[in-house]
Amino acid sequence: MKQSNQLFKGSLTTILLKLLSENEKMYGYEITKKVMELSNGKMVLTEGALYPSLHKLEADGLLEVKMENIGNRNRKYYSLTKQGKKETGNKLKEVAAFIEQMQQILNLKPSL
Amino acid sequence: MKQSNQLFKGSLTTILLKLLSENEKMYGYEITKKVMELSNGKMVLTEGALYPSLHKLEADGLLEVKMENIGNRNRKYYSLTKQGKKETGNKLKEVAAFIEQMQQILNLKPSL
DNA sequence: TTTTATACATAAGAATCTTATGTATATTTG
DNA sequence: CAAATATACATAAGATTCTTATGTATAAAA
Repeated sequence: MKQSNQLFKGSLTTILLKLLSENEKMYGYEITKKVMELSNGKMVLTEGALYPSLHKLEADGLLEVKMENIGNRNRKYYSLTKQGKKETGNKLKEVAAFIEQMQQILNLKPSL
Repeated sequence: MKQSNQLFKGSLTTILLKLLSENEKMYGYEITKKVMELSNGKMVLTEGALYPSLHKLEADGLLEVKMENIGNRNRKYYSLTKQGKKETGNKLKEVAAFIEQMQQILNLKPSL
């Protein structure tokens, strides 16, 4: 994730789970475009970060894969497993808590 | 930073700069206690993460050091250089932008 | 027909952290 | 008073996660 250099470390997993919790199934290339779109081009999810992450999530049992052939192309569609759905909730809570902490320590809370 | 596993990667530097922008001078051990206090014990900044970060910030010219002897103890007091003060502003903006993006992508905005 | 887009993948290296360990002094507690 | 805890620094090995570069292949657009 090329944005604020190292800031995203650790949050990519959560982004993937969240997108898949909203979309039923997605393939890698589609995810990179979606992230671009949602961030108005500010976040660029590169393949070198994406694919290893997807593979790890699959290995960990959070995602499952189905191959689909579109014309002469192969797509690997990923979707959340039961465990993946559960973990998505946990990860989102973690990120929310992390953001809370950062805002408090860095005094970033705008209107509190 | 032991909290949400990997989430803090990259944000420690910003935390250090911010604390020093508010305190004129601080030493390592003091910083670990301050982070604990500000986060109500939820964040634990370990020495293995802290000291290398301080050394790097010093090597990069963002911090300067003054040794002080308290009784028979040595403290290394760190303070922001001119460049460090400037960089603090940049880093804070980066983190704020990062948080904005995360909230948008993960749909965490509570009241928007 | 060359370039760009689509679609996957991996490998080397960088950055940043965790965990463990080491040294030393000071204070508190049993 | 002895042992445990707190203060204060430091580094090294290993893990994780990313960046950058590269590779393969098909399809569409210029």
